[in-house]
Amino acid sequence: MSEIMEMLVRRGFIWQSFEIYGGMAGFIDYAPLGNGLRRKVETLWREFFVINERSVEIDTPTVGIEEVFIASGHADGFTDVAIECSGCGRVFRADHYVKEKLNLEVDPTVEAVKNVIQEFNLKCECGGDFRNPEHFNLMFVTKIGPGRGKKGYLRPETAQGIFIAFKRLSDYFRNKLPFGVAQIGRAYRNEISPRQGVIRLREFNQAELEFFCHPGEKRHPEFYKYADDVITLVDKFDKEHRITLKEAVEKGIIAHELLAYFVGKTRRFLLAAGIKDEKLRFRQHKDDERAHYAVDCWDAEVLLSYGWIEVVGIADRSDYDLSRHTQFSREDLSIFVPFEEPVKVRKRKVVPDLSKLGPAFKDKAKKIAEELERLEDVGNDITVVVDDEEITVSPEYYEIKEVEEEIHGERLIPHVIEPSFGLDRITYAILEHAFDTDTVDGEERKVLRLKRKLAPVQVAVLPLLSRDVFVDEAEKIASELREHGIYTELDVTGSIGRRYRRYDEIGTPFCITIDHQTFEDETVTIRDRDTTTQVRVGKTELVEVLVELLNSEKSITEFGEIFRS
RNA sequence: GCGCGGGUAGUCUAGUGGUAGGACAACGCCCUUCCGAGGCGUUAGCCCGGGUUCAAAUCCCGGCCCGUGCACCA
Repeated sequence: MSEIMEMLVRRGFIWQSFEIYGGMAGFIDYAPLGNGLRRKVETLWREFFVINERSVEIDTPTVGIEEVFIASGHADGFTDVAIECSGCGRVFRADHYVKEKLNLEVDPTVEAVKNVIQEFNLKCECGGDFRNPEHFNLMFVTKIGPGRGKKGYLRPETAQGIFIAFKRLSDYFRNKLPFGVAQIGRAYRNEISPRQGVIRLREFNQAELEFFCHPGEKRHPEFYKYADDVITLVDKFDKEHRITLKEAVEKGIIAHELLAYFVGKTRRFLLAAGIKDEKLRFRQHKDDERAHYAVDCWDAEVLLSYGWIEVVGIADRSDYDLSRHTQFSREDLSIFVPFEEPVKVRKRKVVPDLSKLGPAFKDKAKKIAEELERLEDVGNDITVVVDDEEITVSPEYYEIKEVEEEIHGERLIPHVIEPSFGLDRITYAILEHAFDTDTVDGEERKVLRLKRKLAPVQVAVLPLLSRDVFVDEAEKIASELREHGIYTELDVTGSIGRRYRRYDEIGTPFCITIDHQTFEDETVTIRDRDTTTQVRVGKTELVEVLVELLNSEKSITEFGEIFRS
């Protein structure tokens, strides 16, 4: 186990789930400190992507019904059959492999594939035999309700819950584009072989924003905020660029301004969370790498001990999801977008005469009329198709009128830009980038240099000695800090130096020490984790000073005289 | 999923068939005027299941977990 993982487990950031039963790969427990940190990362994310955006946050079920994932395309793997070689261990998608080797279309079912393999004695490229074919899908299946129940899946991403609620959401925003909808929550993928600690989990935390926009207006009014930020980009040809976002858009490296806006915002968020700029890059997905729904995709990658790891995916999903759900649910998920000026259009319209259609066509009359109204610029005898029946309607049943219409807008399916964050990976990356060791008097000191606002324990109150008077005073101060919402720990055990080390290791930015002088002049010391310097501050101003320190990056030396430097 | 290497207190580690040892950490008491001090004491361990054997942490088989290479990662 790496030095940092050893610390994270020992100090209570993360633990292996189901440990007393031997554990299960792909699942972790967030221990007290790790949970605190992740919660704070979520809060920071909300500040960026909900509060300071035209966005709202919702929460939808983690279980989804089968229809959702058929529409979304995630269930395709259902009908995919995988075959694995018993010799070399390679896994192929069976129908693709059969097509390639035998030039044969095979039904993508286990039975059909099995028959083909036997009939043609199909071998692996390495000459090995294939095992029995199996269904291949990374979604967890579940059953809703008793008995045979209804088939459901644990969601593989939070996004679908947003797309499904689109009509309600659009209405909530009074049908005005653009708008964003965020969701923070768990998602599940039944990974074949989860590895690398928290990097690939079977149950993980996502923070996703679906930003719905006009297909022709992929811009953002606040792009100027990030336009001049210099970032590292790796394009789909593996070419590295170190340029501003503005240039990246102008040169067409990033497809459009809105995508670039979210690249910039994502970068600022990650930096605010403590990711190091020099260990951060944005990489464009290659053409064969993109998900089935994406037209362009940029990953934020962070350099960790595991290599460059994807922590955020920023995808232009176009109208893929809303179109698919329109098709499968038969609900209209388009939005009416008014033109700036109404457009006048002259056209010939077919106006059905229901008083004649009715007696002649009886119960079909209504449908025929609807079909007729849909047509324009027609000849004399019109043929329409109603209930698979061709019906010819002669001119006596309708009138053709030349009309001038004002068109006020158009219905269109919004496109969606999706920044999707892996919170577990980000939380881990923050820890790795914050982890530092330095040497003091030949002793190694481990320090977690977390951003102050993310530290799970913000302040530790430490009586210099374990005598009652010191401890009583420390308890009073700790209570006061807690009443003001500061996450405070009180620690009485061990020498003062040992206690400083403890809190350095878990990233606590400030230690308050009660010493002899406290009883002489009502002051305490504040010790800064990163510099280990101390200043003396009056007890009465302590809360105010700490609140300001915790919400800024100011130096403690601005708030008091240096003590024992 | 396949191959290789591992799994002994909270952590790290010694232990090749015969009573499981240490370090650090933690906890208690004493001492102590600021950066892993000291003294005394305490807690705490052989991943799980089966087999071989009089006897298994140790040998064998299977599983689980960790690491790693291949494959997979919509």
